[in-house]
Amino acid sequence: MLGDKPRGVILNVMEYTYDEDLEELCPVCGDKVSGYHYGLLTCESCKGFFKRTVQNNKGYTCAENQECKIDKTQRKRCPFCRFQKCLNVGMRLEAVRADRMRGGRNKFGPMYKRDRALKQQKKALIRSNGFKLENGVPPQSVSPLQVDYGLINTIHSLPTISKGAPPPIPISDYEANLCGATAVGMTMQPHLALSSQYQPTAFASRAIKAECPDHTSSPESLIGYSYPDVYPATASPQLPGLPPLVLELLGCDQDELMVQNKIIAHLQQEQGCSRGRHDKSSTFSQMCRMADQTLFSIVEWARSCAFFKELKVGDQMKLLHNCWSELLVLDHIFRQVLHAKEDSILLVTGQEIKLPLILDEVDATLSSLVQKGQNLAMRLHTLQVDRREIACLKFIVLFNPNVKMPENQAFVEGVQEQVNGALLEYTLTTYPQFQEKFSQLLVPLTEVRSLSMQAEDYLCYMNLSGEVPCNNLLIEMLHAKRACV
DNA sequence: ATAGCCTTGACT
DNA sequence: AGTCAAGGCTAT
Repeated sequence: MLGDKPRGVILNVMEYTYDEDLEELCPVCGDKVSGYHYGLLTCESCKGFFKRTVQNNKGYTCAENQECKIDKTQRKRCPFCRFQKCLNVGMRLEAVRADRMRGGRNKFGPMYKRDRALKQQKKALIRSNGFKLENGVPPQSVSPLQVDYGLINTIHSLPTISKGAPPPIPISDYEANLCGATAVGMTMQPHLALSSQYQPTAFASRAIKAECPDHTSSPESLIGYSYPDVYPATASPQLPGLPPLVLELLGCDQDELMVQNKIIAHLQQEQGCSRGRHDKSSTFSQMCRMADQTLFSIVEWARSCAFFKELKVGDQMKLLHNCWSELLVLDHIFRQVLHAKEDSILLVTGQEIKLPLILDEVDATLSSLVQKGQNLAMRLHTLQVDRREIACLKFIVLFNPNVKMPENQAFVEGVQEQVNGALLEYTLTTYPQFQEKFSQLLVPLTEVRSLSMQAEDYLCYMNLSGEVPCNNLLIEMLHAKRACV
């Protein structure tokens, strides 16, 4: 057997050559990737495993504590944890065909194409920089290539999109819709959607969304694609039943790589100003710029979201003014949860920084905030919060019924209630052995609120000291909420 | 049950 | 005609 010799991470880094075509490893088990399967690049064996599991509606149980390590040598040991990992890294149940039709293409085709293009662009970017900056490796992917050059170099040397690299890929609305909001085409009247009650048993069934032949038509029909409500009724309690609302909220999530690339491009444009200064204040302002761009993407996310779109702009503003900092904190924390490394932080740009370095580079207040965030992230990681739950939590924060809103109070309350219901149902059916997961997930939100308030205070203080870069959406939001300055 | 290789067929 | 992600087959 070829791959059996022990290979350390360092050796992998050494052996990495930039000409290699597919340097990626399977995000589930770390084996060699054989292509896109069910939504992302995986190895042949995990592809087969995922297919068998979903097609045959398998129910597994974990003999341990549902946290088995899955790697190439141990992947056969616990199918339960292997399947959980498949779902957590983003393999798509709906890509398994209910009708078992062979050949042809599915709706993920354009997504794969786009992902490939982004990877190419990144590779060119790496080449143009001469060597690897720790640029955008998707947080989930198991990459041996994370090299830490220290905070100063990391935060000040963005992956540059420049001369040698091809220009950023323009994102058409069509593609944006494909990658992001699947709910775009839902002709959902708010009241109708809100009045529909959940029927847990009906959704607890296996979640193959039949890939009906009639979805393989024109691109136009894809824009409005929302998962068909076809749930074959061959229930198995082990397979996660996916409440449609959970899927829909997940569908609102933006493509991480796209957001990352956009932010890198923006930051690079601004970078000229802070060049040459590598002190605490420039580190802080760089972080502000990063947060600022992240906030733009969060606003973009909200605006494309189910339910949120139904609101008048004025009410949208009210909700965002209330929770922008919470969403920023959440975004940061969830990135760390998926990143799952206690001693390092993954930036929105895909750069990884060792925690001690960042704590050393900022003042005591910010350092304490960062550390608190890290602790919270680790607690959420222990809870094994998954992407679907994350998608729900963001909505729960966005649709805060405490925001005063004469016209749409009931609507916001309704959304909150519906999302809570969907999340509860999802956690109960997906993690039946962990009955308290739902309530456990909500507990950290109060801490997120508190952290975000502290962060706002800090930002306000720093703004008064003139440390925050101007033309900053962060500050605008801050002003909108309180009389700062 | 697993996983490597094979066949299929919509899309380019 | 070529591509490549679906499903299928089969030795281990």
